[in-house]
Amino acid sequence: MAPERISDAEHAVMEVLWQRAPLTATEVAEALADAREWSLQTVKTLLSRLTNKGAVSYDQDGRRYLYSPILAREDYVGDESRRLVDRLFGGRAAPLIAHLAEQQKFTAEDLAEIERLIGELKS
Amino acid sequence: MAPERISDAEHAVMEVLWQRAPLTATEVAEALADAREWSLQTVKTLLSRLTNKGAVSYDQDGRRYLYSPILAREDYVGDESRRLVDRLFGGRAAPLIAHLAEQQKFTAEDLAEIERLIGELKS
DNA sequence: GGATTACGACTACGGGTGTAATCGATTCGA
DNA sequence: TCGAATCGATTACACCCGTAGTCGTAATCC
Repeated sequence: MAPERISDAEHAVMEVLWQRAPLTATEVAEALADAREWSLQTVKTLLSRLTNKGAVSYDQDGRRYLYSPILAREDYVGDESRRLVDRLFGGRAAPLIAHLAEQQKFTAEDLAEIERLIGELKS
Repeated sequence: MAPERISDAEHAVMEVLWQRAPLTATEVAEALADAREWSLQTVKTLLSRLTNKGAVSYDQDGRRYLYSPILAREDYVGDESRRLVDRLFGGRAAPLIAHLAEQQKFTAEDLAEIERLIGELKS
């Protein structure tokens, strides 16, 4: 099966679960309250869709569910990053970095860290 | 106005126009024939939607339109890249690079190019 | 123990998207 | 000249997405 895509709103829910799990639907909604103005029902719908997509699972706790992520954040981030690099930069990462660089996205620490990374990769 | 998002399929059409423009709908469809199995009508629909979104314009040439991009590729690529960095890496690019480094091995040339870029930025 | 609350399941609904078919007008080919 | 091809415009339609409301049921409060 092609891995089902996770929408933007669903992703926000995943971020909560990646940070702390298992959680009830209500707890997820509370964690999101600052960032998004969603009703509890909306969060429950998103959790249900994520469950159908196989991205989260739940354990029953009495009458409630305790949700946990199945999809690992690294896998998700990796897939999304690769998608972007493939779509926009012909699969090569260097042009992406060049592009980010031009937009002055890098702080001095960023530059230092990237240099360190490059050094590691070369050895 | 919030800049209208461009969908995946629409983006494929934009890539054609960014490469060569102006083009008729038929020419765009021909250019896409290798990559996607779209009917001519599908391409025309996408061109029409892109026009409505303000991403492409056309000049009338007799009974046909000659389409050209309005949205610049750099702007699109910049927006999409920033979106990803914001959503997945808290707005910082270094972690993205670290991630790319871990999973899709950079070639020696990539490393050299990145190093060169970093050098430029530091000076 | 009856009313309220809280849960997950199901339903809803407008807008976007992928993927066209159809329509009305025009032009082109024979 | 008249049917065929072609153009953009309009319409279609199923599925996804954002954003809930409602329903049936089970627990809880008084």
